[in-house]
Amino acid sequence: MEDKIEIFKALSDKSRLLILDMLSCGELCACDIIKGLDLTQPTISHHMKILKSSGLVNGHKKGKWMIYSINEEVVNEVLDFIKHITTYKEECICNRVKKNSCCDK
Amino acid sequence: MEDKIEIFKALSDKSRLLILDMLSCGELCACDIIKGLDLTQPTISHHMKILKSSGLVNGHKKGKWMIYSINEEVVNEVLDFIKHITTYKEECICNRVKKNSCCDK
DNA sequence: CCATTATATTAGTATATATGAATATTAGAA
DNA sequence: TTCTAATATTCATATATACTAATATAATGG
Repeated sequence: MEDKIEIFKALSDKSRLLILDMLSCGELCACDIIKGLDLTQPTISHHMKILKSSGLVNGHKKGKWMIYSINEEVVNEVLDFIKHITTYKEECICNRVKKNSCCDK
Repeated sequence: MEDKIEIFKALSDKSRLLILDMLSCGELCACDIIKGLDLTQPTISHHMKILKSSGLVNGHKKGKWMIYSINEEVVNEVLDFIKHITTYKEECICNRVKKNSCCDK
């Protein structure tokens, strides 16, 4: 669950959502990402670090450039996680708390 | 997009994810949610406010109880949003920045 | 009305995060 | 090696957030 929290934190920022949107068409180098956003290079670097450490984005060096791309596997994991915590399942904390409820709803 | 950021912020907390998980089996009153988590009542109230203002959770009064439930429509909107920003689409910022790229990837 | 129960708000504190300026590192080119 | 370009890190600051204690509000029952 902690890894999902890190992903949601990564998604909780407009600049990072724009970066993901830019990467949706394919890999980009950091310099191209900088061109698409009105932020300084250190700030973009900071955002890329957060996106990478969350797992949402892959990065590899190619010469002096850093090439970034979306990690679709992790994206699918997030989608599955959201579906899982929001839909009915037999084993859940709620079964415990519903017994001896203070109200009958 | 700002509304989605608010949703991701709401999802970026372990207590709130547990609350969503609890609500996945159906509506609960605040008192039952308190029983399921090791937090004080004001803290739970704070989390419910964030979940409600993000839209992920509905709340209505029934007598002296507050009954909370998941807003499935909003959950589906988040799922669609994540899919949208992470998958290929014709119109995107990336098309602009890819022209005159500083590197050939 | 008064007492009790359920929930919300306020105030204060501690921690986290976004940002840019300055600087460091890394890699290719001259 | 020296210069330049691309990216990362450090440092400082401003804003946001999680939490609790204390208090306030709301609803029901006596």
